Amino acid sequence: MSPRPVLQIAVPSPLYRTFDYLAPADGTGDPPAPGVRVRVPFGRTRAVGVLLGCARESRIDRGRLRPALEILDREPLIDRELLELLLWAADYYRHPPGEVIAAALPGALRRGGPARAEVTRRWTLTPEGREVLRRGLPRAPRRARLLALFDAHGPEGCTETAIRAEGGDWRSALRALAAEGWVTARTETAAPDVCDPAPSTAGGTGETPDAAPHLTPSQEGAVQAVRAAFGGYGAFLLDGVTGSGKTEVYLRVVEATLHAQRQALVLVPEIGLTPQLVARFRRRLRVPVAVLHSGLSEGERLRAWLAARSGAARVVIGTRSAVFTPLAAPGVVIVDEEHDTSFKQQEGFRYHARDLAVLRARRLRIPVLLGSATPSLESLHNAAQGRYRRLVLPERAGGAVHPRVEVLDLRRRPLEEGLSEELLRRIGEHLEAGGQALLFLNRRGYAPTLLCHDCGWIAQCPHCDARLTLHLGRGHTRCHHCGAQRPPPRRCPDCGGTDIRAVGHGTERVEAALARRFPAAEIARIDRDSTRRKGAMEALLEDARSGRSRILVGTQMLAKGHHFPDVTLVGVLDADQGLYGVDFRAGERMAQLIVQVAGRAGRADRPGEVLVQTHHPDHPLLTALLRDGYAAFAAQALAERQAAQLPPYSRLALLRAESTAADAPAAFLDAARAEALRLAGDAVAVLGPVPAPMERRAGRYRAQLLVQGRAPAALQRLLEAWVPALGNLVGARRVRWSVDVDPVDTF
DNA sequence: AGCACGCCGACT
DNA sequence: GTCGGCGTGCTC
Repeated sequence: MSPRPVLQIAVPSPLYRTFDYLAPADGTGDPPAPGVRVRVPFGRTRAVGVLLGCARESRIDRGRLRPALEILDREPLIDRELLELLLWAADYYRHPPGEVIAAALPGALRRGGPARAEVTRRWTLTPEGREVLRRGLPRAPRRARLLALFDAHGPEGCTETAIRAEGGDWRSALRALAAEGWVTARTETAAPDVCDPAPSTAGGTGETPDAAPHLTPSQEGAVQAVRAAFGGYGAFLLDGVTGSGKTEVYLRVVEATLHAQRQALVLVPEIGLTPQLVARFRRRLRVPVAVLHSGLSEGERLRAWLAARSGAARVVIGTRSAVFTPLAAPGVVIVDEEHDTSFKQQEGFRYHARDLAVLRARRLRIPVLLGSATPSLESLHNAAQGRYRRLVLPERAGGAVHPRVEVLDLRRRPLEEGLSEELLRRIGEHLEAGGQALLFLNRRGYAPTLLCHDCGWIAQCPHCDARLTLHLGRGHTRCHHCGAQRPPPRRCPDCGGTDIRAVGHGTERVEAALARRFPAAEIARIDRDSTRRKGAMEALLEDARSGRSRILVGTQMLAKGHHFPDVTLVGVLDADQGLYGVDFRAGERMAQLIVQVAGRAGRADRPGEVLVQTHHPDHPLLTALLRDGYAAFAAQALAERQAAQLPPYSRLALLRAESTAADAPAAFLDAARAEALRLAGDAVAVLGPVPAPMERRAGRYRAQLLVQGRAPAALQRLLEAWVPALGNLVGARRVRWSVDVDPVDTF
């Protein structure tokens, strides 16, 4: 008899290794396949891990191996391709493999639950039940109500959710009816609300499918280029201004994928996954679409995940984590708004979903399409290097005209609450002409600073190195970094003076100023504060779209994704915010935001106008952007990155540390620096440690160490040895630390 | 991360 | 005399 095989298992734990177990005692002979879940004893507790492989021997003494408790799946939940991608990502982003694999599973499966979609029961009347009903309702009121309810639902059946809405103790009544043989249940494996083949049968209630519009020549070219790559790997950067019809290209590519009997995986930014987008896909494609995002309940998430895995869902649309969805027959991967930073996970397992999407497509040998009106510098660089093929959609679909962009030099001009007279005049003109005006300011609240005019005291957050923002509407001051709130001071705590002034402008203050200037115009303010209440966002957007509100004031929430057909004027109130930011990507962000918000103007048949207020009209990046467009800006920004040897011309990893003790982060990072230099010598550059730009946040002191690899491989080699050693360094236990590979924010 | 072991302060 | 504070160590 051969010895029991050794199971190599990824157990969810913060440890950078896998664990070996003996096959369960009641093993049936055949060794289980990689990708099945295994329940194991782990320390003093139990855990659900995923099998990575089987071996004859272990590096651990056989006597020390514990037997696994139970194999939970007959078939692998995660196929070989996905398992390899996950292990690659665990390695690349330096995150424990057990946690990485666990993160790819829906919560219900992570805890060891069955890999079956929770069944939906649908109750219908039997012929006997209909006969009973025909003769009159039974006397028992609850039974009578149920019979009537099922009758009303007809042959489609009534779900238990609908029964529950009737209230009361319906279970026993239902049991009695079933025992009489008057009702019967049939089960369904996927819930229709998650994975809905929009009803298409003759006489069905579904709306007519959307007709496919005519493609412009460049759209046609883009679709053909991707289609020509079907059956193999190919990476495409779809570079098209707002309104140029990128979504239509996606739809055609997905249609072609469906036609080839394959599935499409579509990744969108968090803010981009709107019910409207999903509805558009469903209306056009008429196939089951599974949707995956953070707002799903556990059951919904499981059903969508299983539908993708089984192939029942032909299209999977999801945010960041959907890149790990198992697919039965993958055919294409699409990443919309590929520049969006929400694709980078900012805590824990800090992967970049766009980068992993490209990698996954390459391993699957299928095309990947990255789309944006403002591509990331990384992707433009990849295109320039020939790694991606660039597909440009130059014109706006439907013949809409490009908006005219104009710079408003603010220097030495009087300002009315942050608004120049010129901008106010133009707003008036556009309102008069029946247009809407959209004003963008990336700062919420009334004013970012409260200042004592007598002594110069400034209201500071007690927990952060930050000023408190005045929120007039809510009658308090708040720290935007830790959430601390307090009433606004009536007197200066330093000098007792009462002349406390609000300095600077947020959306709330701009809204108030506009209301004074244009008393007849309805104003919608759209920022995190005004949309906190459930449904408030939809209501405000609806007011904006319907034309009820004439002026829209908002933060970046307003800049992304939403379409306002009647906006003819877009004002960027402060373009300078990103110009001298602490992060090397601040300029790129600002440019993307300005272009995205400018794209809200002049859709359909009205020409739009964009006014950009700045105190630095001669800033080279800003002039490049406003005079020559995003491509010119990007070329210049890339040249600067190259000169400074910043990404994409080098690779970065950031080690962050924080502690309530002021000296602990720097002490730990000093040790980490020494260790890095010992391991890598001068194959990498180690910068810092330096305090974080905001050193104290929520009562914690923060510092960071930047490691720059001249070549990606050199950085990876260092991280491989360095990260596992960090936990044992002196001072490691005094701080919370984390490593961020390819950080999108260097603070 | 959990979870337990272990050695020092305020309570029934 | 105990309950419990969080420092330290371990997980095949």
